[in-house]
Amino acid sequence: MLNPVHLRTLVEVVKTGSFAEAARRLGYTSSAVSQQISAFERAVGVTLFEREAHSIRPASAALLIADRGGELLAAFDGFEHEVKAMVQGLRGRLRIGTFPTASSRVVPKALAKLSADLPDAEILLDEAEPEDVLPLVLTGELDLALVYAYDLVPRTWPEELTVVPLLEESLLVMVPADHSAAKNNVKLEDLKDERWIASRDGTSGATCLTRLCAASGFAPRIAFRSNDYEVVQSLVAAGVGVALVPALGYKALPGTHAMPLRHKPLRRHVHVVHRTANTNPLLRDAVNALREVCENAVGGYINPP
Amino acid sequence: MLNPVHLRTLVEVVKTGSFAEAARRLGYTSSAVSQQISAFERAVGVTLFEREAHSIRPASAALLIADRGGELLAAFDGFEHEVKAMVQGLRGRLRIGTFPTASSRVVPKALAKLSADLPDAEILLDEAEPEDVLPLVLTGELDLALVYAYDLVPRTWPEELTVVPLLEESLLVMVPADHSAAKNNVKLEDLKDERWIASRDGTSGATCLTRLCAASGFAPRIAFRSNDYEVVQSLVAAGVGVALVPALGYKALPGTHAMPLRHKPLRRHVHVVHRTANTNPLLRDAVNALREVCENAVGGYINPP
DNA sequence: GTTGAGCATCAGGTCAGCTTATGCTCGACC
DNA sequence: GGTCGAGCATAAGCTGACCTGATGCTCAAC
Repeated sequence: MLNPVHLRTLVEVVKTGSFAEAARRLGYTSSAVSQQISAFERAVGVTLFEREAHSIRPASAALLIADRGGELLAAFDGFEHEVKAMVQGLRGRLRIGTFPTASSRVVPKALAKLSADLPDAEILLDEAEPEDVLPLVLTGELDLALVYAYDLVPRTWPEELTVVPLLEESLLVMVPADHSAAKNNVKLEDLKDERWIASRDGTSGATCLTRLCAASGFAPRIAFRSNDYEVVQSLVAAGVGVALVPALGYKALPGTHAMPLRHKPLRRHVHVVHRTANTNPLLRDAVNALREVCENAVGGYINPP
Repeated sequence: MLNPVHLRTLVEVVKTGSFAEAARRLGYTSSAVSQQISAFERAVGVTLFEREAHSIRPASAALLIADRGGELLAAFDGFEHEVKAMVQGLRGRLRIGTFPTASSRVVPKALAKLSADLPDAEILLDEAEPEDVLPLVLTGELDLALVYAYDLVPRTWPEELTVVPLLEESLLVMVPADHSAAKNNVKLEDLKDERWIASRDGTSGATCLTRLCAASGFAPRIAFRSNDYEVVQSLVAAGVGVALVPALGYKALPGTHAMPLRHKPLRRHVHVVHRTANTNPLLRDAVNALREVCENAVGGYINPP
């Protein structure tokens, strides 16, 4: 194999027209350059520079070699930069914020995929409600967050964020299995006297429930609040009350019955958000992994069971 | 710079899926391959293969690097072959300088032959008078030049040049067809009152005319100057004056009459010159082609028509 | 349990290639 | 025309990269 180091020196010699100058630019002594060029000439079997006491004259072969060789070396340099960039992408750190429901269903699969592809990437996961997580994305403490938004409680996104829709999910009404409303064409008004198990106050899940009931002419009696849908469903199973549960959180606990609302097909949307200006190279991969996992969930829809 | 030898080994390892097999194919010991891969990993700062006792598993980074790297190495191999071919003289670049008359008569045939023999050679042609072309040969900007010299205006060649005679040509006197001197035994004195069309001032063609006329006891009245003998002859045909034209430039335009000088058979010599030290392998082929073409012109003589 | 294949690691030797020193040539400049 | 400096070549010596060979580990196959 032609020695690429020698080739680089040759290109520099042709460019500068002098062994000494090439040596200065490349950090060699002129002796080294002289030896390298001699070695290269020996390798190709042709005199590439005619030497005079004070100067050299490149033969046409040298010009041709320098020409093509220069391109090649540039390509090689480019490759090296690519590799460097890639390595930085592979070993970077990505901080993800996510709401609890997503972290048990969507996120694990996506992270598994991500860390299989990028075994050296460091991925940190924080769990919190969108209201808490978004400020962290804005301040840069998180690179990326999964957030949800209810149809009835639309969010406004700060302009500096990129928002990528991941999936839509139905909202299910859950009642105890022995409840009289455990049939599929339930109307919300039928449940106006029930006690409700809702999300924590201030979450958009709770707001959604309030607005929904308001539209049907009543205010729900909130018996208990939890942001953990497993807890919510256990309470339903225990007969404490009824609840509105997004499909992602649905667990099919014995003693519960889930059904869509008859006349108001309600939806919750899940998005990934990140600052548009964030240049973390892992970002793209993470978003792609999330989208891929979610698309496998029936084209981005999670439907009632 | 990433070590290309290591890169080649990496590509082979990815291809074969094994250090040991790559080592066998590349003529190394497996120890060497192991060390090379370790060094490469150290260089890029990432683990490229997960090691198990009996096997390796390439990380995705290794696959990416091997992919692009393979292309690069292939390009480099291609380059090496190009260089080899060029060195053998199949390829390469030859820069030729020639005076206008030669470039329309002698050179095309020789170049046709040359490029038939060496279809990949790149041949560059520059047209200029010997006075301009010789310095370019000396500085190495041209590999080879065709020059002419008049008997009456001999040239001295710099010592570092090799000069190969190509052909000799007669000088013809051209007069308008209806001129009283349009007979074959004209003497120069008969034309001393004519107006002359000469080559540009400073060319040896012009000097030759001056000296020739001086030998016959007069100074020519120069009506017009051009280095393009086609233009010169058109002017003669138009009755502007008479001219001295080398046989190579003779065009037999209607309205002109050409004849040799009766008592002074004048000649112009055409040579190829190149620096003796020039090692361009195409040089020899080019000179041979030129000689061959010129010898076919009646043993190196171009005679009056 | 034994064997063999694959990989890592260590020690040792070789060689490419660098620097340093020296010499030559030639242009520039007094 | 002598001196000086810059550019190139060459010799000598040293260093570091890298290969081989030896050794050891692990695991699969028999």
